[in-house]
Amino acid sequence: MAPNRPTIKDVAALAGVSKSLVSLAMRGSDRVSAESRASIIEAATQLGYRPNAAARSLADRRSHTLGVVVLDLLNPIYAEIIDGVQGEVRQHGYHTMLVTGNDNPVIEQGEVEKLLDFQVEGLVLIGHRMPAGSLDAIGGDCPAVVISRAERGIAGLDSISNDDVSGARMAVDHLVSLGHRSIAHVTGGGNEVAMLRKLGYEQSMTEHGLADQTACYDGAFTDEGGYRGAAAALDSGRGHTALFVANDIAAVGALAAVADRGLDVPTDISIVGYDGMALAGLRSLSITTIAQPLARIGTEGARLLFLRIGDPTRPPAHIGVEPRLIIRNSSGPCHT
Amino acid sequence: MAPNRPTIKDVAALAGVSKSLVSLAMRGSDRVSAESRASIIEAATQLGYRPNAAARSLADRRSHTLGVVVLDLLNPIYAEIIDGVQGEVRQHGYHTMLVTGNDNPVIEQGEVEKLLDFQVEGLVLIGHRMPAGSLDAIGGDCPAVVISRAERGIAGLDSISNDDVSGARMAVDHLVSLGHRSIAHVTGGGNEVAMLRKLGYEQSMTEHGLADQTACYDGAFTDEGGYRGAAAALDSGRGHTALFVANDIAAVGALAAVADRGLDVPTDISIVGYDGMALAGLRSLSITTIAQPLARIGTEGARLLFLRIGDPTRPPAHIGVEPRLIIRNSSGPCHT
DNA sequence: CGAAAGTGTTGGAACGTTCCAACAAATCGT
DNA sequence: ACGATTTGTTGGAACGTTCCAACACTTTCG
Repeated sequence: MAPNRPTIKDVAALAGVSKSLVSLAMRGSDRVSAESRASIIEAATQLGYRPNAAARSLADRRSHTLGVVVLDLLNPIYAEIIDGVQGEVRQHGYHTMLVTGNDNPVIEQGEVEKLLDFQVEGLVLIGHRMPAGSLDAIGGDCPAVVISRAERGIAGLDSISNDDVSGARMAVDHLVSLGHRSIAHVTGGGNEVAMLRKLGYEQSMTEHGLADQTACYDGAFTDEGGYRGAAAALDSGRGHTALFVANDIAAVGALAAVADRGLDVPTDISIVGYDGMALAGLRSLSITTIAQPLARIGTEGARLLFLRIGDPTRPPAHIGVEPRLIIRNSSGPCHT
Repeated sequence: MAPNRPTIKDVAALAGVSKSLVSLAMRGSDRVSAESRASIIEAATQLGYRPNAAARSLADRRSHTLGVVVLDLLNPIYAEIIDGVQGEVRQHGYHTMLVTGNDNPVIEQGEVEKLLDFQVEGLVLIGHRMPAGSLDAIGGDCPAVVISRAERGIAGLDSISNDDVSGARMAVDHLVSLGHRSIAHVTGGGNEVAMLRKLGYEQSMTEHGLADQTACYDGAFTDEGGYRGAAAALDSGRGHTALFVANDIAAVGALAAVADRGLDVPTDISIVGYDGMALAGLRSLSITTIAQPLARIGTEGARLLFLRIGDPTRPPAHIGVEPRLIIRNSSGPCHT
């Protein structure tokens, strides 16, 4: 419609001042007289002037933009983390470019490249799936923070994650305090996070003198995986009275496995999940869980990134946040 | 670390050609000799050259970027739509800037402004919450498509949404075919979408000669709202045997209300939801639902936007997609 | 009262690309 | 063999900003 977007020059001409002054005024400098400022604003609104972000970032060599890469938007816990990140970023007056990897390393890599082309000033990686090599390369190119994966050993990258080992122990402690002894673990597969949760489970069982009761069943971080693992546990004949399931989604699957066998939760079987996704709190599910402070992980992650942007030489930090137990209706006293 | 990012000039110098030629080569023009191309690529990789997107979009006055504004990331159905949009956008070689309104019109407005500053070439609004006035303004400034809200009457804006009226009728048809007659509706509140679903419910009830059985209970598009509405329905003493709940999340709440009263789904009460979010299919929930083709809505929406970008003068189109019934375990034959 | 310090304002040079007109060299057709 | 085309290549002018040194005017102060 409009033949062409008005530029700073058009505004200057209409207001009868130089383009430099318009530039100052637009950025709210106090070296502009009230009079000039008024006529500039007048002219700008009249023309519908809109600063060109590309030109701006070219000229001052800063994009005022952060890139956020998330493994997979469909996972509700990532969505909650993102909300935290975005809030913090907004407060700093930065803009956010959010992209998904679609759970696909190749796409993820490509998206990251694009973000770097855009000269983002920093990168937030949420649950990434990149080989350590590329991660290193990124770290060299651009400040970055890794959320939700403890990247020990990756030099130069800040990271933040919850303490999975200690969280898993909380789950076991809770079940033990309810009188359970035969507590099985449905795992989340072979990934790093799942391994840590398994480790915490084993440690805590041993500490409670229940080493001989330890039993792990293969699962995954999915509904299906939880169902499979729980089914194996229930059919094992070992008389488990409680299940610590590696994450909330899988716990939902476990719930179904229990129901399919005509058993009741929590009367016959107690279930504890992990993550604290909002969904697990819905009344029909009401799953006891180890909740990560998701929004806080997001905001702290962003804060970490801003610190590094402010001082690129500071030593890489890892922040660990403590998860907390949320007791709902899927866990109850042991009746055997 | 690196003193400064290498530019096209540095590459040119190292490869011993002009910057123009480098520019051509980088964009894969076929007017570059194999020889030059090789040395350019060699030089570029050696320097770690990365084109500057800001400079590029300034120079050719196209950002190759689309803005995507989503009402609220936490809603899983939006996440599925976004995935569809991103896939299509990627295919066209465009980049995506995704922002949330955080369910807050003020934030949403601000984010849209920022996107426009970035000279995005088009805007995808998913479940927006903007006053018609601003929408109009946007439509004038920049091609835009509205997803998941039927914006009749907004001139100049393309839109795509599922046919809520016809979907609601499918739900009722399904329940009637199972033998139910006293079918209540738990509404989604006063918003446009909820009203359409309610309308479809009423129409279908009337067509089946069940006008006198029509009964609506106030709910909302939330777990809580569904619980409340279903509770009211069950406690009404009208002996409803089936509930058509306005969306899937609310249906989850309704499930809890039924359970709380010691009733069984689907033996005593059948429940049908709406949206087809992946979650509703989890085995512990297994909710019969009217599924929107979410990913397809996303891809079609993006396609619509590209069409408009290609030809800004084409008359605004509205695409309606048909939802479809997915039968799961929450609905069954009527036993009374 | 004259030098120093402050207050608004300005034009021009970046920033890193793409586009364009121009051109040299190789190839063609007759 | 000579203009006409084709094939690579080039420097310079955009694009819309911000930054900087320089300016013309006040005001301040010893």
